Amino acid sequence: MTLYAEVIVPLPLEKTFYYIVPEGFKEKIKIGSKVLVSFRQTLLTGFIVKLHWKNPAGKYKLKEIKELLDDKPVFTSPFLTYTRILAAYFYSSWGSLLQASIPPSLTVKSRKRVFFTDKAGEGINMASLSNDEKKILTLLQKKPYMESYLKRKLKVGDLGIYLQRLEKKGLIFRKEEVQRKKRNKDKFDIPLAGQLEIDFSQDKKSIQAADKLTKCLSKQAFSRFLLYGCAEKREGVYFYLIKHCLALKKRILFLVPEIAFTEDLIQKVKRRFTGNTAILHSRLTEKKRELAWKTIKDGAAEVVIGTRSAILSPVENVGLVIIDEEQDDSYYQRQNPAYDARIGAWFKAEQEGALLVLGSAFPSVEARFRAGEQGYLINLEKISSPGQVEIVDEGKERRLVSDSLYKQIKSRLAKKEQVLAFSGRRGYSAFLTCSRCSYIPRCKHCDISLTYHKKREELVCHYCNYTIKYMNACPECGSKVVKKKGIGVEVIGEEFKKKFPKKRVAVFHTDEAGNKRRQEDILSHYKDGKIDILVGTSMLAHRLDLPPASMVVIFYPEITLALSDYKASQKTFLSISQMLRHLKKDKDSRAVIKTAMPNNFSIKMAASGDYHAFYEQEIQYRRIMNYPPFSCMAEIVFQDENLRVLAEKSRQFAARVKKKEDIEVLGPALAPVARVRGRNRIQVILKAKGKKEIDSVLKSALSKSHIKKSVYIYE
DNA sequence: AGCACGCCGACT
DNA sequence: GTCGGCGTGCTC
Repeated sequence: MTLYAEVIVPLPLEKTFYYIVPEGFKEKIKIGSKVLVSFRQTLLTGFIVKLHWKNPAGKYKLKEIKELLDDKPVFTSPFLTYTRILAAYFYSSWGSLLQASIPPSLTVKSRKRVFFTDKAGEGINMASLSNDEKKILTLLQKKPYMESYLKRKLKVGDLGIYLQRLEKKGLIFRKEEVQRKKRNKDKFDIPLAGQLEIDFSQDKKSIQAADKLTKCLSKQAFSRFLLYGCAEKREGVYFYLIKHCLALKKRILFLVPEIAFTEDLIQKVKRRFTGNTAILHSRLTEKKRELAWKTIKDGAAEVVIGTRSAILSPVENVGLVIIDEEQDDSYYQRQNPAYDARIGAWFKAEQEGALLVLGSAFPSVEARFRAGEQGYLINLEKISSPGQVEIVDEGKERRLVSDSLYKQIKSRLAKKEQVLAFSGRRGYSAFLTCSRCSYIPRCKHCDISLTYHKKREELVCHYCNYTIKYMNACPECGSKVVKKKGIGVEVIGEEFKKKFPKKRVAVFHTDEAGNKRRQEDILSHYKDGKIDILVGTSMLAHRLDLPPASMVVIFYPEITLALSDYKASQKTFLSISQMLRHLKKDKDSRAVIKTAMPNNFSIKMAASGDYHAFYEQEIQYRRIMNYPPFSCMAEIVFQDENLRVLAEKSRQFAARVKKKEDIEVLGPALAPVARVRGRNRIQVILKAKGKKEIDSVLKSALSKSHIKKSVYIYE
């Protein structure tokens, strides 16, 4: 009897495809197996999602599976279910999500093509060639083809012989572009001997929280909590839970937003627990990623620590899922396949009957609201205020560094103390403008003005990296007077160098490609006290391994408020709060915020460290405006080079989606950045009571619209 | 996605 | 008449 396999391929297709299982694989092939299949003209890695004894495809001429790639299936049934649900939730392709959940080195994609050589250009008219050979060459002149295609197209009987002859004459060559599966016999990391001693803080609220959570953990049934508190206290609770979870012989999945955070944490975990820890993040080398993945797959890893993609790792028997810094945007992967690791963690914990703990000192208002409503908020001790923060009004003090600020910094530096300065803007100035004709240099490919980078003497597009040399004169009117608008980190660095010429001022650049090492150098110099004033963007503030300074200066944090984004206030509050986190916790420490919006509530509340007041006001605004968490929003961004086609298709889409009354449709309208890398962008926003209502129209509307698009879900 | 096919306009 | 643009549809 023939066995049929239902296969999902790693392409943005919803469909599954059927193949015949060859006799030789019948025994070994299972649901979740990784196989090599011929799909169209290429070979690619597919995954078995179902097996059938009856031909499920009807009239199709089915192909055979080319190869079974592993002895044992790569995916378990529960994992297949989990990824299918997660993909569907974010309108991503299941196949792509599955592919993303195994190291690229373990997948195969191949094409064997016939190429035209340099010599063949002249050789094409050689008398010794037959008509068929000439036909082959003429075809190959345009571009390389695969053998099977040539065979079909030319209907030449003995194609193989002709190709061999041509190859001998040096007119063509065949190249197989395959990424073969690598055999890897490496041993796992030998775990460090750890101390099981937990120096868990004797804080009353932490102990209460830990007790409550441990009880839920022991029930081994799904429950979730939002742990609101400062990093140290959260960590205390996490480690307590990890210890108990290990005692239950259950695994732990610990998610963090940034790679920079992991190293410190890993060291702590390794010091405290004897178990095997696997680390996953996007900047691992191929080899290390494969090893970490195998450690997890084999069940050897007891604690899995990683960034968002760790949610796709094959951990089984999970008792505890932690998402630290729950509010962090980097948990949402916006590109193929799109998914939110926070939702993934929720599905995973639900499936595994695990305890889900979201932790934050500044929870997203969405999470905070839901936790309050559904009674799963755990409030650790009140978060200490950021310290003494002064807000300086730009309207009253126009100078970048006022006399008062100058004096304050000077006295700090005199005491051999370090100063941290932050700006929301990369580069030197936001843009240049001609003072005569008001011309603003813009990117050729994107709808955005170019940012001036003084050090590089260049104008750079922050969307596509398009770069032009800095010009002294206006290219439009030839005027020599060019104004620089907007204050970037470079200006601030320059100003400090001018004011404190004898001090060591460094600018932490995040945008200079390939300068990772220099960044780390700057950071370690700062740690060693070799830098007096360190200037950086919010990327620097994002790092947890930055030693606190006794003075923090924040310049114009309101730039994030200018974004046309319902989350603008939250982003501003969060970014200031994170910057202030680096202020030393003692009564002599001071922070200064220089802003043109001194009365803005997110700036004021961040300055006073009053999350609660911020939350109350922001949630009020969300309620009035019917934004998440009071509604679910789907943002669909259509992209195409051809603006007319794009406009037409997005109008059709909007019309299709408008049919239901419970869905509010905004747009189609030009996206905030209307062109990126030469591609125009039009967006449509759907607003509804919940995700269900969105799903009821969006799925079918998307499948009918054949144009490149991305979908983002906010709720 | 990626690629072939098919249907219309502008040229040797 | 043919070349080639892009819109459409399929991949087991």
